[in-house]
Amino acid sequence: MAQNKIPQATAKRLPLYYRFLNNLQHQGKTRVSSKELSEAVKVDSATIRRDFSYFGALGKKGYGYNVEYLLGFFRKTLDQDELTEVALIGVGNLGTAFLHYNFMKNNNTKIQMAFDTSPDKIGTEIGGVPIYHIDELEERINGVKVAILTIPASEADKITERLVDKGITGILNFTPARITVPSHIRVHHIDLAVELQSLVYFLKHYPLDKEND
Amino acid sequence: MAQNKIPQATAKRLPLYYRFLNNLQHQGKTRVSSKELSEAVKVDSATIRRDFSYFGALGKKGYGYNVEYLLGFFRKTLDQDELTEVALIGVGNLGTAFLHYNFMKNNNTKIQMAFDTSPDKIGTEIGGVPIYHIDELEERINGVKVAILTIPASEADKITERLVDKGITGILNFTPARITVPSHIRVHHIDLAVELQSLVYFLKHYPLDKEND
DNA sequence: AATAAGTCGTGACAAATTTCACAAGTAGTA
DNA sequence: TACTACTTGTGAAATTTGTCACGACTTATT
Ligand SMILES: NC(=O)c1ccc[n+]([C@@H]2O[C@H](COP(=O)([O-])OP(=O)(O)OC[C@H]3O[C@@H](n4cnc5c(N)ncnc54)[C@H](O)[C@@H]3O)[C@@H](O)[C@H]2O)c1
Ligand SMILES: NC(=O)c1ccc[n+]([C@@H]2O[C@H](COP(=O)([O-])OP(=O)(O)OC[C@H]3O[C@@H](n4cnc5c(N)ncnc54)[C@H](O)[C@@H]3O)[C@@H](O)[C@H]2O)c1
Repeated sequence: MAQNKIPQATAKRLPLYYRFLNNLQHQGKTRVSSKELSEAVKVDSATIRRDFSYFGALGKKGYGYNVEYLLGFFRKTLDQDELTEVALIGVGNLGTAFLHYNFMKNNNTKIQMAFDTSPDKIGTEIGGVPIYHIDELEERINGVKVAILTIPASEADKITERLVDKGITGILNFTPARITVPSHIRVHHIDLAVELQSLVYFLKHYPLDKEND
Repeated sequence: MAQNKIPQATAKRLPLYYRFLNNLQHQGKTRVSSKELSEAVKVDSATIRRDFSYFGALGKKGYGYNVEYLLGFFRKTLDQDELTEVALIGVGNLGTAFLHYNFMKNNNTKIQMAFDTSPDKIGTEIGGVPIYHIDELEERINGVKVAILTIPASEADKITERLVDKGITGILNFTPARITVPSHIRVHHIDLAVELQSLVYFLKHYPLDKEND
């Protein structure tokens, strides 16, 4: 299933490239150079060429890349045809925002169901996504492979264990808790408070004339 | 102002360490080893020791680190005493969630004001933060150095330019747009759709028995 | 056909980050 | 005091990531 030589850093940029290529196509552009793309996504053009080269020779010298071809290629590579079902746990401030959004734009992911404990929310829908009681987690989550955690940090470990038991393979964790999982499960932490604090740290401690990330 | 040898990767972990040290203190622990801390924050213990070592010899061999001392040290290093004022632009789904949260937990940052265009919101408060019309940006934002962008992507460039003109130095950008700024301004992109997509990509293309990040 | 301009793909290098592994020192105990 | 168990701080090696710079090829133009 995998060309296993692709560096993680590259893999993280693929969805970004994909989105901007989509934008280009909608603008009616048929070709694009690594230089142009570089300006749009703010990634060095040599890095872009290198990233693409892991997948073979996708471009043409002196011409650049054909937008449609590249897009088709990434569509397959990123499994844009296959839908990944996602469950969201914790319909609070953050969870509600995600449900409204539902990562809809040209995506291969869909939040299929949500869970909470609050009686006000259970039985309702947000953005078309039904909200169930967390007690029903085990009976309803079958087949879902990815979970988004937007519950209080104190609940994170308990819920994680239940998710793992039900065979989840990936977790996007927005709680400040660093959860413990078996080694075959992938967790991405998005720690918004840390992001803000580290931005502030960089502003105060790093010279004002360096590159932006 | 800066010990300029601290690697960026280390700097990004500092707020994380700080938070967990705080937790430990609240639990009444007085000492901690890099090994224990490693299990809590899920960062290799050698990496933790290396990170700390950039600031000097903070620990004691055979003992570990004194929680209170370390915490005091990081408090100064992370400027926890000094308050950084933040403005939030775009009080929609995501912006509203942030206002309710306001990054309050033992933090040196505070969202001081918010801006939007919607008449329903202007003049109201969320989580104690006043919401002004975006037209008042220039007259109200004086002194604020950091902005959080939670507006539609199409507005991002325009608003960024206005923020830059008013002397903002750091932007936490949640829009999918890759904004253009002068080189002395720092932008951190948090691209939630990309995060979800890249998690899915890793699940499908990477061997199931590697470490989690 | 010849020339100029543009662009990829990549070898080679450089920089950043992580990890190993151990000497040196500390704490605790008897 | 002597002995054991622990843990730091860090050289050195390994790994990962990013960048430079150029040969080779394409397109466009005259
Ligand atoms: N809102 C933000 O801006 C923000 C920023 C940074 C981090 N976070 C983190 O994200 C998480 C969610 O934040 P929030 O602001 O949405 O909090 P919130 O309190 O608004 O939402 C939490 C939701 O989880 C539900 N819940 C509680 N226990 C549950 C359980 N056992 N099972 C299922 N649902 C349960 C609650 O009913 C509530 O609806 C928290 O861990 C928070 O620290 C939030
Ligand atoms: N909600 C999510 O889960 C989510 C996920 C990923 C990315 N995003 C991105 O975050 C951004 C915000 O998302 P959202 O869901 O909160 O959208 P939203 O539409 O709910 O909120 C946008 C808000 O910005 C305000 N606004 C519009 N133009 C403005 C202007 N010129 N000045 C000031 N305010 C203005 C609108 O009135 C609205 O309140 C978007 O760029 C979106 O793509 C959101």
